[in-house]
Amino acid sequence: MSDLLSSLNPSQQEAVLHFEGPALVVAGAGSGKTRTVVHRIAYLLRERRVYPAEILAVTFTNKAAGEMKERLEKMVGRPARDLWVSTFHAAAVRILRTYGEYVGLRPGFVIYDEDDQNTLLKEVLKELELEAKPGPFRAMIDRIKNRGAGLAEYMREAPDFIGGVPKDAAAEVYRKYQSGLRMQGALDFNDLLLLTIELFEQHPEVLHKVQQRARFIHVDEYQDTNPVQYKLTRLLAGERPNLMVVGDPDQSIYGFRSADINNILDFTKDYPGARVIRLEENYRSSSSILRVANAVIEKNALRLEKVLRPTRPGGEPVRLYRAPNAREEAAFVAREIVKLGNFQQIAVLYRTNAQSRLLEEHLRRANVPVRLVGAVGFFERREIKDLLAYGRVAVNPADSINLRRIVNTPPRGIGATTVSRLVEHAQKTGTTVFEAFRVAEQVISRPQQVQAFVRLLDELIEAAFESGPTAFFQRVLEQTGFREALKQEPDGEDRLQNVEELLRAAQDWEEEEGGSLSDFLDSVALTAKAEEPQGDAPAEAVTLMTLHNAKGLEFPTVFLVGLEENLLPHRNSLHRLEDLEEERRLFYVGITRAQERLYLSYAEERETYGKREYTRPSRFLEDIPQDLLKEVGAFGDSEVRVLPQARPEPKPRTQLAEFKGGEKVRHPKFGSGTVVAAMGGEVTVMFPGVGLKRLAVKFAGLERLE
DNA sequence: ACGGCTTGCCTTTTT
DNA sequence: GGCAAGCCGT
Repeated sequence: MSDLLSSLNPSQQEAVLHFEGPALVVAGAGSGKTRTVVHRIAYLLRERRVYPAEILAVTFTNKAAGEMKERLEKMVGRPARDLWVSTFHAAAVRILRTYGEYVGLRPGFVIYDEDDQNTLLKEVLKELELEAKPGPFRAMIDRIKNRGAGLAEYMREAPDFIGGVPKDAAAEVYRKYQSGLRMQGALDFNDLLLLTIELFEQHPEVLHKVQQRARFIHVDEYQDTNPVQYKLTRLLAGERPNLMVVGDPDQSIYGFRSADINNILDFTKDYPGARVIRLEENYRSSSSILRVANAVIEKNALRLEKVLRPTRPGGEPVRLYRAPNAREEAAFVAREIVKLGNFQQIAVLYRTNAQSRLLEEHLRRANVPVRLVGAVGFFERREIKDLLAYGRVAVNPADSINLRRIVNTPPRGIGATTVSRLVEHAQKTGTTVFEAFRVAEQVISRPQQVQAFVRLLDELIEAAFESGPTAFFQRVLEQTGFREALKQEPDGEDRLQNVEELLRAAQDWEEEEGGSLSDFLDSVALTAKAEEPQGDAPAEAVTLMTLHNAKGLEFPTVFLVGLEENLLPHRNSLHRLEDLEEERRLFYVGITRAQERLYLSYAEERETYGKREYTRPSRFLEDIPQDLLKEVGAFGDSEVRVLPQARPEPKPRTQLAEFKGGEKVRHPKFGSGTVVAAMGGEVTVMFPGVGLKRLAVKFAGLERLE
C-alpha cells in the first residue's frame, strides 16, 4: 500500500484513501489530479477489494480515457481491463446498444454528426417552405437538448424569432427534426444522453443493472458537466452515492455547451455530507508562470477563492511581445521556435481555429514541423465522410440522409431529378427512401442505374454483417470505382492518401478494440477532432491548437498568441459578465499549460475575413502586474539592431500617470494627437488624419508632448 | 447530368 | 481571404 501513497502529498493521500460516500476534489491546474484518481482506483482495487467491474470513471475525452486506462494497467495490471473508463457519450452508446430497444431504438441506430444534422435540417426547412439556414436551428436544438429542458420550456423563454423565423415555426422545425431522426433510426449527439436518462427513468431494472457496474463512480472535469450529464450522474450514483467528482471551477470553459459551473460549486449541497478535498499545490509550472496565472484568475468576481501554490522555483520571466501585425506575430513565434529547438516540447495556443493559418504558414516556411490539432477533422473530409456514409447505410438502410450522400458518389448516372422523384414516392407511401429505390421501376421510366445501385447496396449490407470495417471499406472501394473517380478530382492524390489513412485507421482499430462495422462507426462518431489519426504528422513537431483543446495538457514551452480585445476576450463574450469571466478562465487555462517558458503576444493589426482591423491589447493583460512580465523585441531577448526589419524598441514607457483631456501625446504608430478622454487604464485620443482611438495606457506606449 | 463559375457567408470555443 | 453551396451553361 505504501507505494500507492508515498509519492503523494497529504491532500492527495486523503483523496486516495477516501472510500464510500460522496467526495469533491477541487484540483487546481497541474495539481496531480489524474495521478490522484488513478491511485485512488488502484487503492480501491488493492486495499478495499472492490472489483474492477464495479468501477466507472468518466472522462472528458476518449483520449483521456485511454490514457487513464493505460496508467491503471501499468499500475494494477490485467484487472484494469475490466474497469469502465469512458466519456459520458461513449458510456451512453454502450448502454443504448444493449438496452436501446426498451425505449424504441432500432439496434442498427446511427449517430448523426453536425453535418448530418444540418442536412436533415435543410430538408425540414424546405419541407416547411422556410427560407432559412440550418445553423441557428441546430444551435437551438443543441441548447434545448443540452439543458434537458424540453421544447415547451425552451419556447417559454425563447426570443420571438429564431433564425429569422417566428418561434412557433421554429418549434415546428424542432418537432419535424425529431421525427426525421426517429424515422431514419438516427440519434444526434445529445440524444445519446437524453435517451439514456429516459431509459433509466422508465426501466428502473435497467438502471439497477448498470448501477451494479458502477458502484464507484469518478467524474473528471466536473466543472464542465451540463445539466443532462449532471442528471445522468445523479441517476447512476443512486441513493448511496460513492461518487468522487474532480474538477476546477477556474477551468470551466464550456459554458457555450451549457456546461454549468454551479454543478461543481453546489456539489456539497447536492450531495450532503460530501467530503471536500483541495489540491492546491502545483507541480507543473515555474513560480513565475504561476504568479501570472494567479494574478489573472483572481480578477474573476464569480469565483471561490483559491490560490495555486508553486512547488517549483522561479524560472524564466514570462515574456510579452507586441507585434505590429499578425504576420509579424507569427514570424516572431516561428523565429523563437527555431531558436529553441525541441519542437515536440512546444505548443502554440490561440482562441480561434482561424488563427492557425498564419502560424502554420510561417512555421512551415521556417522548416518547423507542425502538428495541427483539431482544425479540419480527419473524419470530416469529404472523401472520408463519403466512405463512412456507405458504412452507415449498410448498417442502417433507413438512413436516407447518408443514402442520398452516396447515391451518386462516385457519379453513376443517378441525378437530382431521379432522386427527388424517388424521395417523393417514399414520402407518399410512407416508406423509407431505400424502399422506394427498390421499387424504382414503378416510379421512374429508366430504372436500370437505380436497380444496379440497389444490388450494390444489398451486397454491402451483407458484407457489413460478415466483415469488419477494413474489409468492408475495401469492398466499397473495389466495387464503386471510388479510387478512380477520386483521382480525377483536384487534389485527388491527397484525397486518395486520406482514403488509405482511413483503411489504416480501421485496421488499427480492429487490432486494438475490435468489433463490427457498426462499432467502428460509433467509435468514429464519438471521437473528437482533436483525437484523430495524425497520419503524416512527424513525431518531432510543434503543437498548434485552440485553448479549448489544450485543456488537460502541458508543455515545457507555450506561446499564447492573439491576446487582443475581440479575440480573447472574444467579441461575442464582451457583454455578459459570466461570458467575460469564462474568457478569462480560458486565458488562465492557457497560462497554466506552460511548465518552464511562457510567451504572450498580441498584434496591433490583424486581418479578419481579409479585412484589416486595428486592435487593442486584451484587457486581461492589464491583470498582470508589470514586474511579472518582460517585454521582448521582435528578435526576442537580445535586441537586434542591424537588420532593417527590426523595429526600434518601443519608446520608454510613460509611467502610468494619468492623462488629462486636452493633453498632446505621441503614439508610435498614429503619430501625435490630442487626448479626448481618460478613464481607468484607457485613454481616447484624437489623431489627426487617423481618427479617434481608444488605447490602453499601459501598452499604447504614449509619450506626453509639451 | 455535370462541370465550372460566382456568390455569400463566415469565425468563437466541441463531447 | 477561403470555402461551400447554388447558378448557369453545355
